[in-house]
Order: sequence, then structure tokens, then C-alpha cells
Amino acid sequence: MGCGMTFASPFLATLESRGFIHQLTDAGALDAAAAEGMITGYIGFDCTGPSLHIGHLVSIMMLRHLQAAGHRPIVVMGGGTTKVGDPSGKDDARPLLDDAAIAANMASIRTAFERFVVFGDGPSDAVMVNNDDWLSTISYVPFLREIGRHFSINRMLTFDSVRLRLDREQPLSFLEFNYMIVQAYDFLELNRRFGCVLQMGGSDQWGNIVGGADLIRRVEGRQAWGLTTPLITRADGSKMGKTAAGAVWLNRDLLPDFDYWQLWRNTDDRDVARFLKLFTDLSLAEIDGVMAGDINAAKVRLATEATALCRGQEAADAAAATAAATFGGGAGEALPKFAVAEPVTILDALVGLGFAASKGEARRLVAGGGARVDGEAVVDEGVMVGPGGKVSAGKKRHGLIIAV
RNA sequence: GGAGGGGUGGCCGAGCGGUCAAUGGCAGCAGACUGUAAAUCUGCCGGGUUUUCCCUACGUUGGUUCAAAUCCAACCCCCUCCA
Repeated sequence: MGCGMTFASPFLATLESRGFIHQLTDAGALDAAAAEGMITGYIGFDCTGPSLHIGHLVSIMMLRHLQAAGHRPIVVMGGGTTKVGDPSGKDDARPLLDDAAIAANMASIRTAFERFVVFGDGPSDAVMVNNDDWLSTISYVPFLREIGRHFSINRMLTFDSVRLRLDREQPLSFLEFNYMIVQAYDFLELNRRFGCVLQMGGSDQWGNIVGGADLIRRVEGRQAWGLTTPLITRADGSKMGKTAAGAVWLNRDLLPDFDYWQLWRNTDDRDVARFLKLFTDLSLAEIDGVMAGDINAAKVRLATEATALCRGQEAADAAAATAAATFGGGAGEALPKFAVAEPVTILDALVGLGFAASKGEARRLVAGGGARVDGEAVVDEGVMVGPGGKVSAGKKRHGLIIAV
């Protein structure tokens, strides 16, 4: 969508040209600040799950572009805000997580960032902080007097996150109602600690972000800005992040490299150009070149570039090589494997590889003509497969039987 | 507090004493066509069992029946209207 403006600062110009910008506050002043010198910006991430997923990728890429343009990114782990729970875009309150669960999720999540931004002590090196560090020590009455007085209930009631709940007569607890205040306070705290002047996030965060920028202006008398991305959906209307098979995790231990690569490889034709801009480092000129060629080659390029960013070049190349070999009729190393001591039936092999949830489902797969051993369709469910065999379910799912 | 309506398979939504593992739609999986895409058409779509067999399922717990998702009772939860 974008705002159609032209920007003087490389950072905003890049975001705009690549489709990252949905809304931003005082574009002219932010552009001037970013053009003039280094700025510090942040994005917060909740720790409600064990890993971030590709729905978070747009935000992560913005931090990457921020750093690439010579600015300083701050990754805020929402150890504290996760305890409150963001009502934005939700009909119901999320179950509250305990400290141990949040800490575990946070530890798992932080590893994903190391591939996208460079952490360190240099001026534009990324910083990671946990907002629990300052939120958990807040004293109630002093907080109300310093921060709470700047928030108008009248206005808070008009924010979408609150209004939608009230309009639908869904419950909204006082705890959740405070989320925006707590997030606004984060921005203030980051402004004080790091001179952070920009908060970015998804479009559902607009209210929270503006709240923070307002708070900084009122308390510190300084200007701060907010920027949101559009909600990225696939051509079929589905949201990024999830497929019917489950969340598309960034962490390798939750989703194998090959599966991650395959996911991008199977991108809808209509999404390829857009995704190349959002999820790879290729320049716009390179993308034009790629798109001018074969669409399937473009998808391979998207898959390899996106996988390299998230999982490393080596993993991306291995996945690409495996795909080339496997879909060329052979088999690649990165395929799922099932270790057996002696030959098993095709049914057990399909279940063992995770291609069928039950023997009944495996049976149906065979009956429907979808099962293959070494490329040959299996018609008899009694067929045995031993180590070295390649088992396929449909055209896209392939696995290897190996010896224990 | 009073009066109604409802809770069904991943989701939506029929069924309202046996013929119900439960119509239909969506999602999903597979086949055909293709390009590891989309669209379209076809099949499958609780679990086990080499299959006119067994198990588990229609909010929960009991009951009536030869037989219940379907009837009764109590309880839990949701919605609407009245106070």
C-alpha cells in the first residue's frame, strides 16, 4: 500500500519502495531526522510462543533495513508486557503465562534475531533488552501519578483494541486495558535510556505506538515517531505465519530447513514479486531481473534467499540442492528420514515419516494412488520398504528410509 | 431473579428415537490437468482392523428404552428478551 511519498532518507525510501509502510506519524520530520543522522528505533516482540514465525518476519526485516541504513535497532523482548497481554486484534484474553514459560520462550526466540541483525556495542549495533527489567519494578501509585495522568480514559475508549471488545460486549479486563499504557511506557523508557525515537510494528499496533509517542512528547517534550506495516497476506487471503499444517516457525528445531525452503518455493505466483521485496535483500533492480525470467526460477531464488537469511546460506543451499535432486527424480540429503532395523510395510513407512497420522490414513493414501516407493506408485499396501528406499506421499512430500 | 433459544466431527452448519461415524459447505490430503503455482474436475477426509467387525464420539452426569446426537432429570457454559 504505502503512503506514496518520496523520502530523502535512505531508510524510509527503502521501506517505502519495498512495501513496508502502512502508516507513519509526521513523515516529513522523521524523514529529516533519519536523513540527518543516526536514529534509534525499536520493535517489541511478545514472548507468548516458543519461537517467532514468518508473520513476524516483516517486523524483523524492518529492523534489518534500519541497521543497514546505518541506524540502531533495538529488539525489545516483551518479558513484561507478555504478563499483561495485548488485547489488540483479539476477541478474548490470552491465558496468562508464568515467569518460567516466558523466560523459556524468550531464550528460544532471541536466537532467531542473530541472523537478521548484528548485535554488539558499536554505534549502530543492535541491542536486545527485556522490558520486564523496568516494568516489574514499577510502583503503582508513583506510576499512576507520573504516567497515568497523561492518559485520557475518554480517548483510550476510542482505540480499536478497546472499542471492538466493548462493542461486541466481549470482556476486557483492567489488566488488558492497561496494556497500551505499559507499552507506551516502554517507548518512554527506551527514549530515556537509548534516545530511541521510533517505534515500528504491525498495523494493529498503531494505537499503542501513537500512545507511546504522545507520552514522550508530554513527559519529555521530545518528538518521537511511529511507523506501521500493512498486514501481509497471501494471494489466497491467508495470513502469513500460519498454514493449515501449523505455524511456520523461524526456529530450526521447530521447522526443518527443507520445509522452510519448500514453503517459500511454493509461493503463489501472484505473491512472488511482493515477497522478494519484503523478505529478501535483493535490490529492486535484481528483483526486476528475476521477475523478468521464469517464474519457477524466481520462486527458487525467493526460497533460497529467504532461507539463507533465516537459516544461513549453507542450510539454504542444502535445501535447494535437495529440492533439485528430489524433484528431478532422485533424492536429496535434507529429506525427512525414518530409521528402521528391517524392512517395514509401506503403511508403517508413511506413518513413520509423518506423512500419515494413522495407518488408516496411510491406507487411504495408498488406495488413492498417492503413495510411491522410489518413484513407482504403490497399489498394494503390503509392499515392504527397506533402508535406502525413497518413500513419497503425493508429489511434494518425500522421505528416506534409512538403517538404524 | 423471570421467560425463551442454543451447546454436533479442525471450522461453519443440518439432523431431532433405529436405516447416524452423523446431509451440506469450508479447510485439509490424494488423483487428473500443469509449472513443486493458481483455477477446474474426481476421490478421500474419527481410530483400529486386510474390513459388511470392533472402539471412541454429538456440553457434563445420570435415567427411560430392545435401541438415544435425538426423550427425561440435574448440572455447566453461551445467546436473546423482560425485571
